[in-house]
Amino acid sequence: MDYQFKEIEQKWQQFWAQNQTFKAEDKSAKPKYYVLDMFPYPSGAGLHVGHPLGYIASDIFARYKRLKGFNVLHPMGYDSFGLPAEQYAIQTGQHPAITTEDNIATYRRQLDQIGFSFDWSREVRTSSPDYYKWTQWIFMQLFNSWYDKDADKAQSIDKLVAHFEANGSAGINAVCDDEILTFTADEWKAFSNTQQQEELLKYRLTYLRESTVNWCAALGTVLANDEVKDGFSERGGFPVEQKKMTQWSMRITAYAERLLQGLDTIDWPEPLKEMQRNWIGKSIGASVKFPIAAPPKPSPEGRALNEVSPTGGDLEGAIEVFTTRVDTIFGVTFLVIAPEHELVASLTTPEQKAEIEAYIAQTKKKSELDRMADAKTVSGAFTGSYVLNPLNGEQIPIWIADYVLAGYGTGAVMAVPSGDQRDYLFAKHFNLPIVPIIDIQNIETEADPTKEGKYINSDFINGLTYKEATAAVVAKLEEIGAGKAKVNFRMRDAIFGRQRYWGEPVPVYFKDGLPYLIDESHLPLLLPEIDKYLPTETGEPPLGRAEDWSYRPEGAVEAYPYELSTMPGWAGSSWYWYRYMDAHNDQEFASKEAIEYWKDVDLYIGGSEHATGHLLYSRFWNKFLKDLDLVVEEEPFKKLINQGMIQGQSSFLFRLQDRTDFGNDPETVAHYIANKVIPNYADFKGKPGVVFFDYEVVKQYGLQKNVVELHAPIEVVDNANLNIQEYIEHPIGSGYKDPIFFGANFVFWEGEAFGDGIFKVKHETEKMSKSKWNVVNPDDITRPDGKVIKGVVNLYGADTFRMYEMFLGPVEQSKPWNTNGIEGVFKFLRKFWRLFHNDAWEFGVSDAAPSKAELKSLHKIIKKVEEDIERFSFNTSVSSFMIAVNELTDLKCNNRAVLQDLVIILSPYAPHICEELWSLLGNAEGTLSYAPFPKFNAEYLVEDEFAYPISINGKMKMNLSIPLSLDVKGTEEFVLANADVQKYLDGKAPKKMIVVKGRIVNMVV
RNA sequence: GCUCAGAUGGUGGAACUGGUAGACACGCAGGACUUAAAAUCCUGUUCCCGUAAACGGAGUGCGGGUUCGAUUCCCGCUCUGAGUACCA
Repeated sequence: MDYQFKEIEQKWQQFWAQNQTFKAEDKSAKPKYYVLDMFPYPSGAGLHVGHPLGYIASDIFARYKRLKGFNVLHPMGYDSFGLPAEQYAIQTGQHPAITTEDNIATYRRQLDQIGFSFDWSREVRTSSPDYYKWTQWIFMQLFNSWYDKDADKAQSIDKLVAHFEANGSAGINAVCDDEILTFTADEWKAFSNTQQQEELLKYRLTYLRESTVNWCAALGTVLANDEVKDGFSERGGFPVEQKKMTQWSMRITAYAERLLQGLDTIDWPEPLKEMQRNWIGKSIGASVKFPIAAPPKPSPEGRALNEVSPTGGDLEGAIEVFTTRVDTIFGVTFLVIAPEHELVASLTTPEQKAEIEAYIAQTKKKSELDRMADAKTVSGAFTGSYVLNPLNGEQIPIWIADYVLAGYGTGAVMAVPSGDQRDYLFAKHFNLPIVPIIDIQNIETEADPTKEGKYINSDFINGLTYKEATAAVVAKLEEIGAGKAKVNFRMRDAIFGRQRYWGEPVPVYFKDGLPYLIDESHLPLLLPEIDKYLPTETGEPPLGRAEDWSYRPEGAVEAYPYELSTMPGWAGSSWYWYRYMDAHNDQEFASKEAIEYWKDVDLYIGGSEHATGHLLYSRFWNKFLKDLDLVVEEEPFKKLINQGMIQGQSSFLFRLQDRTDFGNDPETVAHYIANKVIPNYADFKGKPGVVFFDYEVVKQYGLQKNVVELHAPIEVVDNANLNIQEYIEHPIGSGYKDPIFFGANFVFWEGEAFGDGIFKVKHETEKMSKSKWNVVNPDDITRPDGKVIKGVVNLYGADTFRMYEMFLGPVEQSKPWNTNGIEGVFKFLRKFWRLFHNDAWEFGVSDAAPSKAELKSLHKIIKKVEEDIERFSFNTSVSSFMIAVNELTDLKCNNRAVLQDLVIILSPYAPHICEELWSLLGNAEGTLSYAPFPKFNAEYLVEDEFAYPISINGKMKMNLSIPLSLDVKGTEEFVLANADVQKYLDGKAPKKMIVVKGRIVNMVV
């Protein structure tokens, strides 16, 4: 029979499922190997062709490890809480649990089609109560813990309470809030319970903190950063404002140092580790307080000394800065604070008020991108006030500038123009003094950040070296209470709350405004049913709609309200790899025995976009669980491989930036265009609406700065043309339906279309993602107009799809999706199938002894595939398989011994066809997955001759077969004796001769 | 701006430790089989000159360098992609 992939693949997928072929053993004499994939969010768009890239790679590796005799754990599950299901629920009223269930069914069907060797008996879903019970349980452990810096680990909060009772706050060295109280044991005991709880909250590893969110009043909801475009919601184009909110936070900063150190112990791609290092952002330096000089001097000129003594300044009202170069403190000639700094208003003198306000207004308009592009132009404004250098009382002017960010450190910088190029340019531009502070410093044309040489103009550190000076300055600052050595981390505590419905409820209730945990026996705290998935009228999160959403603690008369926010997406994924070890345990998140056996993940494959999110949070929770002796390893993922992204083709259309008042300014370009392209523009004048332009118009009128780029879904775009009717019927476009949809080349007004309707989108290659609306699925899709587009799995089968995704290139490399070469992979599998069949497609193999040439081909591929898999170079082994099959076809090989080994080697890549051939060869069904991987024998590859490339001056001229038995000398003689070589040499002896045995011969003439 | 990664035929890519650049595929061109098409098979395919072929020259983003020999190592530059919180 010809190669019938459909029947074969269906047959074996059923067989594997029925026989639980890939179920991992919990107790085994075999060594364990844990291969993990980043589990997907089951989005409504289905599994796209990018997802399987990593899954195929890990599946090949898992199957290979089974053949190599390991007990392999290779599970899969779903990160099933998340925004899209909720968004869909808001639009349709459909419960997210139902949508999620449907989506999971789709994903499962799609995953099964590709023939993965997952152990489905261990499937997890983060949105299932059996699972999120334990997410809530871990949250409770975090709530009940504090970070003890002396022990360098998390400790039980009971221990802290015991300490407070015995010794008060003295002797506690903890990671905690800034404003903690100092108290004695008696004072502690005298606190009310509420006061005690309030104080403890400042130490807990999860705690309440105020933070800002993107609030969109028109949509009545909080938006994620990527749902906001230039201050407006992407969906609908409504204004978005920043709103303060009290939220749960995780004290991940307590683990900053350990998260940093741990990177040196794990086998991860270096760029990924670098990203985490940068995110953690450790810098060693000092914090320095610059006292604010009492009466501001009218003129900023000169370096006059204030009458106030160095230590006499008001340190309470000081500006604190962090610096990594405290040794340069005598070179400070001005201070720069962020325009958003809280002291700006009070520091601004009446004379400077206008200038400062103008500058702040100018800064607010700038987007972050503009600020970056402007890095070369210096800007800033003088507040009119001064601080004093705490070491010599020198007066230092305070400036504001947008290159200082309020969010980082203290939002203030001490400027040393002689040592820092940015400060240097600033000083030059505003004519501020530049003072050299090191004898060898050259500051003629630019700043010199050297640490070599001796200090000058620097008071008591004159003549010292960098190391001595730093120590001396820090000592002095500490002595006068104006500063101290400090390690600064860039990383902030992670926000752990969402004003959403579809997430884990936080197992907390509030009494007297303070949070308390519910009793552990009441876990899981189930997500309540609500009528609508929107916030309440008063702006409370959706859970505020739930009836009786309150908790009555044991013995209490009154019921108290539950927390209304839910946990963020990363909660469930921060520990899921442990649940796979013991997925059905209802007593613990995983049993001690299971964790002892499986320990950690040996190989983790996933995208680098999770570098600073999931991968950092997971390491944090793992370290916390380790501190509590709940798990055994400090790091959860020993080896990690980044799969590259399969990119998609995105389409864009352009919306005029301002939604409501385009009709009010007749001078704007947009107005002009609208007038030109919309024939009856006067009718629309003054009405609220949205103006869209197509790419041609944007280019033609140079509107790039006036418009916002928006994604158009791939299914409503044909070539580069947007189908406008489909777009406004599409969920993403529905926000524009009412009341008017304007286009550059057409108008939609009161449901009617005007104009020719041609709307060109702009194409770009981008990450494939639902939010970019450019998703391509592996299976069939039905377009809105009913047309069915056949997917690759349907057309060529899973084995071809698996091999093709690998054949595209190195796994870690990103590439846009196309099916240009898939034909070749399919032909290869058919050719492979034919090795086992005669011209009439009848199965038949010979039992004769294999020839030398056949064995050579076989052992070449055994060696190559082993090497390739071990270094995750899957694309090159696909090529090698093609070469092997081409060779064996040329040899007319149908030898059982050779072909059976080849079946085993190929099976991790193309498991279905190999299972079929394996059973046709007479083996027991299903035994292929655990067959022994063929042993490589180097003897079959031994050659006695090698065709040396003969080069002259490094240029290859000819090939010459030379016996490998000859030594270097003998090879030289052999070459020189050759008549063709002599022709090239023109009878002369070469000046020099290089012979690398088995490689090359090169002659210099 | 900063950090990281990358740049090889018409296309995806190979060349693993400095040793025959372009493996393996796609595409394209020509041919065989066929009434025809599909499928399959065969041949060719980096560019330039010549052109029947042998042969010659150039060539791994650009400019230098080290070396008998560089896609690979070093210096400088250009461009592309990813991340980003001007990290003080």
